[in-house]
Amino acid sequence: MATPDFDRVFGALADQTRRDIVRRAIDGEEGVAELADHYPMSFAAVQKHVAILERAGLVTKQRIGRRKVVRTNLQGLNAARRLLDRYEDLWRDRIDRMTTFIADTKETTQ
Amino acid sequence: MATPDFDRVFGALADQTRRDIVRRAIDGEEGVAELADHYPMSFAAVQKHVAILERAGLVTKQRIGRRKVVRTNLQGLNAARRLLDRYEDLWRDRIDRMTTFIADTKETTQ
DNA sequence: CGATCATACAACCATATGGTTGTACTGTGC
DNA sequence: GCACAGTACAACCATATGGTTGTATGATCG
Repeated sequence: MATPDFDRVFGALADQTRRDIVRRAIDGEEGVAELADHYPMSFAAVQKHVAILERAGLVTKQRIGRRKVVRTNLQGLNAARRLLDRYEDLWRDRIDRMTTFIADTKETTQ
Repeated sequence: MATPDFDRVFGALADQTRRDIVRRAIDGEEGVAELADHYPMSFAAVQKHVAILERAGLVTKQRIGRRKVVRTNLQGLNAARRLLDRYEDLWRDRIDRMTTFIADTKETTQ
């Protein structure tokens, strides 16, 4: 799997409409036009949002009959989650280093 | 804690420079000018990036001497992580419903 | 094949974004 | 109090973004 483009992933998630599309597309039952019915904007606008999500790897489209059903891609979301997890790891590392430093300081100054 | 503005949080994370600032600011030792030295852009540009991260609740600034030290705020990052976790939960719920449906179908059609 | 439903995409517009330079404010140290 | 380090912010520019309408392509049904 190619390394995800985090600019695109987080950029795609930085819009309420697109996050809502991601949520709806978890069920993976609606086409672009059906999704568009939920939002107060044109079909073309929603189609653009879906395209942005698709380029970010957050959803996929599958042709079913005359529709293209939009499905969210959990792997894309997980890529973002793992990056945030990594920050958490770095945070813990820092706490560990501080704890070690304090322990060393105690030893050497006493 | 106020509900986070996910547009701002994800928007702030949708930039490589800002993600790198978040990573560096985990150590919480550098002021804005020191952070700026790491990047091939003006001090003002970095200062703007920090301001965007601050408005998104991803970092805080604390005056220490004549500097303002930038520290990443783990709570902000965790708000984003929890939203992504929620998508994962919805995904599982869907799988559960599908499994139940299949089980029910088996029972009623046999 | 012809009509049409569903999707794709181009052109356009207003506003947001990411960068610049320049100026002003705020603490620190002498 | 002055000089200056460090930060903040305004004005400006180029490009990206989110929306629109209009047109073209693709698959299905009669």
